[in-house]
Amino acid sequence: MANGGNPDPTQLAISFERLFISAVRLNPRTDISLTAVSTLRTLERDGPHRLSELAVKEGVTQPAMTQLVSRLERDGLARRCTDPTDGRVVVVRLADAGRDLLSARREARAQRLSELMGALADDDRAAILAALPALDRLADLLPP
Amino acid sequence: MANGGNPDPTQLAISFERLFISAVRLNPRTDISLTAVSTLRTLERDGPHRLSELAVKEGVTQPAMTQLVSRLERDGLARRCTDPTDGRVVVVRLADAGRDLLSARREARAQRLSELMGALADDDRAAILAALPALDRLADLLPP
DNA sequence: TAGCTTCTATAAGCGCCTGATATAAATGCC
DNA sequence: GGCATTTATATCAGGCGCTTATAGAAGCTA
Repeated sequence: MANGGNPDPTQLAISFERLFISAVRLNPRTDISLTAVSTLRTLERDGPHRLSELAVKEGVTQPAMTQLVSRLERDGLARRCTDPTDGRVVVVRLADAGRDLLSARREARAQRLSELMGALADDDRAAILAALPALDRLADLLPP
Repeated sequence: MANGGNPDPTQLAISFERLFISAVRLNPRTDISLTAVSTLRTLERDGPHRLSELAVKEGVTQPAMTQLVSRLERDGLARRCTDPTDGRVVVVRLADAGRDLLSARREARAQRLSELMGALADDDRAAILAALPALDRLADLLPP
């Protein structure tokens, strides 16, 4: 099993589908959409963005991002700022409450994951830890 | 690293969050919601259900399930049937097109995963395969 | 300055969710 | 048997989140 050959793709897909469902359930229920969280994370990681840049990075249309930013602004999670060099542009910045929300979510997720890992057998835990770098590289393969 | 001790939960959470985002992007774009797919899978796996049973299993409200079943029915993916012993009940059954959609999705997912795995280094692929049973058990820890 | 392009906002519409409420069928109690 | 209650589903009002099409303001260029 631990060879480098190609596995049964169907079995792989079933395992990953189950993991995916589990990951969805692991997601903190904070009444905020996946796109909203992802957008906040982008702002945290890469700094302020033009609204249209955000739309591209998050894979939604510009009107969708306009609406999302409006909701984020209304909820105090992000701010609309102007670009002094171009009056058309809206620069979106992460607000403090947005930063707080992200760390709260991360903490909650870490907490739940930690509990789950603690409930696993030692060798299962070791296998997952050993696979983490590989899983990171797997995730790297689809960044769009 | 490959010991059985508890890892840094934050690092774990970050890795899993990235995996989660990737898994979302791995999801075939079939213009059908996650809940819809999950509902079809439930019908496939566990057979016909009352509408209200489905709502509970999928974690949505009964009105949400009423609407979802209406859309599934309209799209030919599921059918509303009557219960001869109780005139109030709506029994939801998977239609052939629903079954077809599920297998098509599975195939597409397997295909994409297979490509991704093929792009990994041999030892990365081996590490992930070795961790699969452990990941399955991790998923088992989450309630239905 | 006139006209094109770029950036954001608005409008209309659908999917998908919620809570509150309506309706029909089954059940329980007298 | 008749009537109130419970149960199963449907409907309604409203909000989020997405789409396409379009409007409007600002910048650019000839």
